[in-house]
Amino acid sequence: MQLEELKQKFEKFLRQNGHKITKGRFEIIDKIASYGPHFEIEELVRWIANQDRSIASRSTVYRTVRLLQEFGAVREVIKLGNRTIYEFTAGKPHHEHLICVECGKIIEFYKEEIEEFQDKVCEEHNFTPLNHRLEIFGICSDCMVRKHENRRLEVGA
Amino acid sequence: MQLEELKQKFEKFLRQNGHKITKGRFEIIDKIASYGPHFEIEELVRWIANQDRSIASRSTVYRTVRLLQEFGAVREVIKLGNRTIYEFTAGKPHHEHLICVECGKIIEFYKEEIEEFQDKVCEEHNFTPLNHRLEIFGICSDCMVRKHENRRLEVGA
DNA sequence: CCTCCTGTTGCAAATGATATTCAGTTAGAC
DNA sequence: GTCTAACTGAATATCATTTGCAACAGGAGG
Repeated sequence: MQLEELKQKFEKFLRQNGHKITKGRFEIIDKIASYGPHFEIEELVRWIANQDRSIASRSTVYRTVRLLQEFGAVREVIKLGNRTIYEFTAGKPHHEHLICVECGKIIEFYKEEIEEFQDKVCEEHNFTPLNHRLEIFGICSDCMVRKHENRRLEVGA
Repeated sequence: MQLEELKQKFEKFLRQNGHKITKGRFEIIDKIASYGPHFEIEELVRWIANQDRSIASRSTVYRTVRLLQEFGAVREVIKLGNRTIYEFTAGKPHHEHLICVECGKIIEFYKEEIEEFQDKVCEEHNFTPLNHRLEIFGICSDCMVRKHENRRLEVGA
């Protein structure tokens, strides 16, 4: 299973960087993996607290998420106001996001050409890209429909 | 001059939204305009405090920047960690940013094709885009040269 | 299995960015 | 001018995140 493989690699990563292998860290990975692709830390902390009492404190969650970012299994994908939405990338190929500002839905997409033209831009500026983030904020189709319906109700007899 | 035109439009915007025309607001615009294209609020507050004693308090700067965002003359362009870098867009055409993680340099660019493919993606998902932000983090050419030089020093005799 | 050292945990307190409250001040409609 | 609603500054609150610290637990070496 992929998750097990990931955990083994993470274990290696921890060892190589002078960190210890603790139960808590791996439990947090399990929780993140079973939570869904996108999460906010506060959300995750509450979710964890609701099912298993105290497998990890808020600080430990923050610290572990940071480790997972260094390791490369977690990525900050959306910054909206003071919120940070993380993604459990775990082997998933790179992609970008559409974010519905009405309902918060997040749609993932990958567009080869966008990546290519980014590389082209970097070359033109002799810029060595390390990572990037493309966030498109807007309104998803469901919310668009809902808005039209409401308008109809307001306007109609 | 463009700045005057912008201020006139902002004045109209304020009136239309039940806000008052105050000296402070326009002084803040002047400061932002003369500061440079990109700024962080704390930076701006300190800068203002250093030249003119108390043309505006921190709160007023925050409030005015928010108004300018609603008005459309200021945009949050980079979110890096807990930092927010704003841009005084004032009529400038839309563009994206390369951000050097070594020296903080910000390079603006516009790539028609990237915009087009974004629209294509949105269409494919029946998604109505409102705005977007593309941040490419990496190392600028100057810093790349500097890194190589340092390496040479370390390795060399 | 014991010991010791170092990294880890949980909590509470600190931080840093931003928002809000409130009392005093002004813009600008009448 | 008068009056009210909006504005300002200062202090305070809030929210996400980080840090200091004391107690604790991996895991290397005996």
